[in-house]
Amino acid sequence: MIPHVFCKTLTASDTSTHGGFSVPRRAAEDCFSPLDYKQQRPSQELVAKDLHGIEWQFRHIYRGQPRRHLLTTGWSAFVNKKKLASEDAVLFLRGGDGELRLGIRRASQVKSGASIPSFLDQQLSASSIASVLNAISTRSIFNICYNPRGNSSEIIVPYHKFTKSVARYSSSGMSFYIAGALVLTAEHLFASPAVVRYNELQVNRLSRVSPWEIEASGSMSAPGSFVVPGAKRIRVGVPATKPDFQVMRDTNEVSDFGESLRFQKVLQGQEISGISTLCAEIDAPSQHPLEMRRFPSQNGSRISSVGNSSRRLHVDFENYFKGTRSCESFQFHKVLPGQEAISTVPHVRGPTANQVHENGINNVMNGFTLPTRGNSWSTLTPGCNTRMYSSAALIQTSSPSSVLLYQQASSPPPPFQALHSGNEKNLETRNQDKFHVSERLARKLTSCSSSESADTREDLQGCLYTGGSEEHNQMGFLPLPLSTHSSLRGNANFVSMCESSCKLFGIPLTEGNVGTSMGNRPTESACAYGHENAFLACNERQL
Amino acid sequence: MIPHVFCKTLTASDTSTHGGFSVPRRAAEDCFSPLDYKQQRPSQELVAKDLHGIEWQFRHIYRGQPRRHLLTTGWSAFVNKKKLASEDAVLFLRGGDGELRLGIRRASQVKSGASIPSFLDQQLSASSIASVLNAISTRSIFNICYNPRGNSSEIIVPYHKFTKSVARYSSSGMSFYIAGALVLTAEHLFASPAVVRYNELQVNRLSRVSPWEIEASGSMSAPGSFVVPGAKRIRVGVPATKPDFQVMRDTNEVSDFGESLRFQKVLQGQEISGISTLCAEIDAPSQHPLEMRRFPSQNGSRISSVGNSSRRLHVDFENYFKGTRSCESFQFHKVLPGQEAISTVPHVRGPTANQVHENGINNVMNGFTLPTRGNSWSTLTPGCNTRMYSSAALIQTSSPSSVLLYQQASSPPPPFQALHSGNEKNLETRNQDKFHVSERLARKLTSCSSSESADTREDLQGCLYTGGSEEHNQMGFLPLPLSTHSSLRGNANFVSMCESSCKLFGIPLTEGNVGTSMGNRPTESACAYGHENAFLACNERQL
DNA sequence: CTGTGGGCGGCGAGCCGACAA
DNA sequence: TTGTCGGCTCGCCGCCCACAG
Repeated sequence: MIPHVFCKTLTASDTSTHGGFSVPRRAAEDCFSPLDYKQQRPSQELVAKDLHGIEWQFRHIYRGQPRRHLLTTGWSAFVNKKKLASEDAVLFLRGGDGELRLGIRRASQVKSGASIPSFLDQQLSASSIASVLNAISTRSIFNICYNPRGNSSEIIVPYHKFTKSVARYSSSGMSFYIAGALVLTAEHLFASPAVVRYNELQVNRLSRVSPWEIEASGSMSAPGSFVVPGAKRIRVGVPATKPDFQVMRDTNEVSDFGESLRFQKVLQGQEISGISTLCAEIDAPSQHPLEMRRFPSQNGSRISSVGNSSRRLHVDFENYFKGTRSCESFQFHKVLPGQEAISTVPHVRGPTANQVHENGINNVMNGFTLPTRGNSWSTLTPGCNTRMYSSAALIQTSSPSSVLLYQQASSPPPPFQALHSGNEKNLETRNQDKFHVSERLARKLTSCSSSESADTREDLQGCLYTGGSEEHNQMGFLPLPLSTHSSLRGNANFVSMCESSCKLFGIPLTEGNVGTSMGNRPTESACAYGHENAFLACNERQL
Repeated sequence: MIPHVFCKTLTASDTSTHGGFSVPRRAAEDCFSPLDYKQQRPSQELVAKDLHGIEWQFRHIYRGQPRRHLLTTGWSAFVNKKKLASEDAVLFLRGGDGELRLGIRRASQVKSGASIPSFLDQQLSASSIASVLNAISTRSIFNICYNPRGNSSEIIVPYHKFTKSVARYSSSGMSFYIAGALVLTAEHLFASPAVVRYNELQVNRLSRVSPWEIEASGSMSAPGSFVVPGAKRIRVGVPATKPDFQVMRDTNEVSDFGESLRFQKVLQGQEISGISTLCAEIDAPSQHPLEMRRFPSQNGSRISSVGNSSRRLHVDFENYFKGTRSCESFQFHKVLPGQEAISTVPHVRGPTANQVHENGINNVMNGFTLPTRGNSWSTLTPGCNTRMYSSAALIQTSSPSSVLLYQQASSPPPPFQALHSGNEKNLETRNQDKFHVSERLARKLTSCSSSESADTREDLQGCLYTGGSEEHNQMGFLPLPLSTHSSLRGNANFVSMCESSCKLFGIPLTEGNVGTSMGNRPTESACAYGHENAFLACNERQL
């Protein structure tokens, strides 16, 4: 059997509260179970599983005049839960077993603001790279994160930040043992009033919940508060009214106001977040009132120096691609005007939530976590790991979820690269420029580290740990290579990129006609497709 | 003029979605502007200001058969925003200027779980105090926070935790300069996609928002997620149904499920939170999936050692009192059966959100914050400070928001006290026991530190800072006594306890008949009243 | 006097086809 | 072929009173 896939960028109608999801005809026929067109209004229930194994049910109906395929009941819940908006994209994939899979991709939503310099609007020569880097060092998002007066530890994610996140996911009846310092038992947890309620009501459901599904929120109350308490979708085209809410009495005023702001950002490294996500990881004051709908994330699990003296930096380097319409993302190498754009505030991310959940967290949840445990590593394909941490694939295919291995130069370390699009005109030529720039920049950046990129295992062993071991040990924590392993393993499991058999959701993608308009070089197209879907996979917010 | 106050514990009807708030007749007549009873259905618009200066508007109507006072329009919004539930309490106060004030108090919601030992069910002799302390050291919430192998720094709130919270509240066009390490400008903030949207829509409203009104939330998406995205009120008496949501299609299932869990806890030290709030401040893995609706709080601003060698600990020690009905809380010393209960997971809290907001945060927002600034301190009344940090008032009146100054003994430092109620039978006698126990415990605990409690200024100068200055400086942060000052100042401003003129909301409470059933010793009653309202004030979640 | 519940109107969510790009 | 819109239904929120404790 051959996988059938389609990817559609959501329209305003798709995401409005008014209706459902309009499925392109060929996509529905290709991916969904066939309907009985002899009926007046043929319909069926679809069940699609997302990357986390969570199943979503939709009513698929073929109706209207002219007839069209729609997803109605269940779609709205999906949009709300995933906090989708127009320009986000959704992907359906039907595997050989007929099982339907589902993925989403966020629109980058980084408009070319006035405050964002558009370096890539210019042709960048080899010399201009230096100026780019220089400009970035002063204006890009990374200059916040780089403390020229400190050592590299400021840019490192403290390990306890990660363990803090891990600890959120404790289930009842479990104990946590984090590096010998803190012991948190269910008994303690139940001392919390919130937990008491939880325990009373839903203890047995706890194990069902992905830790990454939990939403952080403080209680809010001010009438003029800016944040939607709920997850209401943004109302496109409806401007906020009643700007004065000094005294506010009508609930709708607040709601309208809140709805007009859509903070659908920055969760656990799944979302493009630019500066703030990164800065949240380097510590203190970078968090922003607008960056509220997220946890202290795990983004930084790769932003970490290895050891105390190697001064090596692992950076998960990501470019965001604006959604292509329909199935055109399969033609990844063919950049068509208006079809594709690099938006690209680069940001650093950790392992996807799913990866941590499915690998690392479970290790913790099964009881005690010991500082060093490498068994999950053994399941990895070394070739895959090497490729994942090679920047070559990233550059050549612009695969967004590739990882760049970057050896930090001697002090002071150079700032990072910042890529972002300006306006979206002339995408065809601009994209090519970007590709070139990326390639050049990447070669520049990786020239001294590429030779070591294959040596990932030892490097990554201590990746999560932030160096300064004395300091952290003093704080009671020891390095745990936990998430490092899981991040790699998760990548390997979910999307095996650039192997001879590229897979998505475990479904091979290399053979036969994938989708409706595959390229004519099957293997390469499949790889590109795999990359695209790797992006889709990794970019999905873990909802 | 004489202040007119009433406090009512909310009923299920008050907090249901079905209707409004039923105002006790005498309360309405005492606190609200008089209505024209000659009208068919006399009504008026009330505007009440909460502790943060936020105004809430309610429609006050006198209708029904028999006639009764109701708050209708606006009440639901208030309940939702404040996330009130039945058993929570609301307080109205009309000052001499006729201005109406408003406060809330959360129900503790700590049932006596099986996992919570009920030490106070037993008579505690002087010798049993030791066993209590010992038991606490093994079973209470504090043993998580205490690392016997480390130095005292583990139990300290890192300063960057506070600055992190501070940084959330940056407004557009502002820059943050935190101790010379990080600079975050509006330009950077706008690089965030979320901020872009914000900027497009609501920039000019930003300054209106109290930083503490912002709700943290990650995006969530799993159908079986446990957290209500919105702020829907709990539905009393509606048990959660449909336990299996492996495949979930109906939105209502999720909503019902979510609504049945009410995580109305743990915000910024405003809410009772027990262990988790504290642990969140001491760092890593104590956070819990159920502790999601809150920020990294400022709770720890008093959980801090002073200086590097003094090994002194400031603990804001809090007992929660179950709400008394109507105005009976004014009779604070008269513990009537069923009227009052100590619920009391003790917890540590920082300055109220309001305090930080009104003092500390504004300092930051006005530009650059310098490490040492004592001007706000000068506005304090020294006597008040002393009393605020004296445990005597706490014990004698069981004032919940008093602060206990505790001098840590030589290593290993003793664990903290944990007070909590068992079931709520025999409240009258049990309460008296508790009072006695509290007094004894407090004397024990404060015997060596009370003599120094008046010397608050120098102690508190470095209170927020966690010691180990080299370590923190290495991380790029310097001690800021900011919140220390503001916490004291805030307390002094909002509730001046045990002065000759006790005030609430700045309104003197010592003269005349307050409420409907004041005690017959005006000054003492007023002080108790002041304490009660201090509790009400400080316990209000900063919504 | 006041807590609870039924009645009921308003509004938003969501399903439908019409219509046009 | 499919994006958007008006029409429509339905369920929930919230204002009203009745009734009972």
